[in-house]
Amino acid sequence: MMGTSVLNHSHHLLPSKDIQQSLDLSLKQKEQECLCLLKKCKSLEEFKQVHVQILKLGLFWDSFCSSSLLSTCALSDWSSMDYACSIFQQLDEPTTFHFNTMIKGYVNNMNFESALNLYADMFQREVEPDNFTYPVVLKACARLAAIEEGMQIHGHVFKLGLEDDLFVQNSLINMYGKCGDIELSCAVFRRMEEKSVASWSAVISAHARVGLWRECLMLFEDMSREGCWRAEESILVSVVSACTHLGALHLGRCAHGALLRNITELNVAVRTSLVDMYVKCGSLQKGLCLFQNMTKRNQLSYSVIISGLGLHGHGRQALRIFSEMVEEGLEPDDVIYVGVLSACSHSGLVEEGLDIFNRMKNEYGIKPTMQHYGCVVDLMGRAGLLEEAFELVKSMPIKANDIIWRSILSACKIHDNLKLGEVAAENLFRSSSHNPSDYLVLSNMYARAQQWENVAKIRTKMFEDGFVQTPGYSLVEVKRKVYQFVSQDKSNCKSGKIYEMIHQMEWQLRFEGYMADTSQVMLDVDEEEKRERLKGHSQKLAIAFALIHTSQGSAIRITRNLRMCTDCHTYTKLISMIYEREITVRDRNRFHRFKDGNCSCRDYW
DNA sequence: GTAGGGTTAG
Repeated sequence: MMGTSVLNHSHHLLPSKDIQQSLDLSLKQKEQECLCLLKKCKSLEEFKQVHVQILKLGLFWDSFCSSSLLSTCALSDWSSMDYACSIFQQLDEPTTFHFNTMIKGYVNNMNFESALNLYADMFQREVEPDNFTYPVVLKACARLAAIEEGMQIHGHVFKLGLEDDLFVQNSLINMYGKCGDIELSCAVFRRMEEKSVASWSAVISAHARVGLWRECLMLFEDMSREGCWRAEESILVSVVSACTHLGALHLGRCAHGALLRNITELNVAVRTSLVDMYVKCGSLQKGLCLFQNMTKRNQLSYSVIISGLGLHGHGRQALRIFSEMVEEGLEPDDVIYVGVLSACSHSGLVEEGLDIFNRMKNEYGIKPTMQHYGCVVDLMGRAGLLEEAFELVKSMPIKANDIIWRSILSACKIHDNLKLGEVAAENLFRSSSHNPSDYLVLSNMYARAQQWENVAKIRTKMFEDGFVQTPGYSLVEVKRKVYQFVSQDKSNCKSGKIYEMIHQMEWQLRFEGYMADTSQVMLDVDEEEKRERLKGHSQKLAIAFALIHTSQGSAIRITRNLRMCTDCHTYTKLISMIYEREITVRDRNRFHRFKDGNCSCRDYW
């Protein structure tokens, strides 16, 4: 009774405008309360309760309230896109913000197709995207590697005049980079007037992605020079990765230092990439040391150390670490088995390798890939189990590639099995990638068997088939810079000095009884020309350059894209003795450590 | 009044 009379009383006193205001005020308060509740939601269930309350109060039709509702549902860590979608569909006129929220929600939940579909929907419903829409939509394109859509969206960006937005530009660089179109990625980057660290990060990782490692380092240098420098983990990891591929130990060390100075706690990924860098740059000890100091390790960490030990010819140790890994309860995957098997093949651990291969198939149920077969065929072939290797190739469920046939061929050469060698060569000649060394190996085998007619036949066939030789190069790091040399290189500004040095080296080598081995020069030219050609092999140029520009007694490290020819191998052994230098060469296959006239591969590679 | 970019390794 009391309540009614008070209400009547106040109704009588207050003008109606004020009532409306006080009602609005209480509604505002309720709205505030609901928004507070939304922020506190920890699960979809809690969220649904608040949703019901908002519907009851009729607040849903307020654009701000529905925005908050939607973004809570779509973007929190318990987000449910299904539920968000049902809310979204109830909106009469979804705004740009609503669309942005939904697209972002889909992207967060890795549903990139739906994100792009919704973006297309925006156009149909004539809702104009804004500068917040594009970073998200472009991310979806990047993850889907959908360059066609990406380019179309780039067009929309221009049409809406958003091409100068820093965030949109960074997303474009990233999108093109992830789609593998390095040129468009660079084009966006270059026309930017102001660049942020994220811009550099995006363009550097775009280059890392397609393996343009030297460009990666050059961009990193540009970035430091332009003063847009913040030691960021992601950028430094790209740099470390570039160093790994280029064999640039010194630069890699600098990046490691920068990481230690700027990042308090290095995560597993960073540590693993550092281990990989040290090992693949020839510093096995440092890599091992870092690996042993890792408190947390995963499959990838084990993978890099196992294959690294294999590359350096430490098969037994690789196997020890492999069993440590299994003991730790980490399940080996197919890539690790490639590392383990190749470690066995590099160290001639036949029984162990075959045992592991069988256990991999039978106990762990991993289906062997071409790479596994390649390792095992190599392992058997080197050990002289040629028939067995050949049987394995025949029984494989996949068609052998040329790597496998090449490994059979080289095993046949080592163990003098001309018959099988012919079969392997036959298969190689039939494949599309013509490699001159295949012709050479077979013709040498014929020569050994004194079948001169066949030698001539192979030589003719070689020129008829018109093989294409992959251009070889050698990389060497001098004073924190990586220099690249190609065969017969005259491009380096100091090349006059290099050829002078080559001349001097030759002169000293002759005292040691060096004779150029022209048997692997696959050119139809006379002996003198062949000797000239050998002198200009990229590895020799790189060694000469390093001898000139590094201090006496310091080690030289070279990285090559191809395997070494026998002449370069002999040559480097002698140079290591004459100049008293340790020379480490990482070729396509493994490491060679030259010291005092010997090589760690014991001339077997 | 609500929100955005680059995140790496075998």
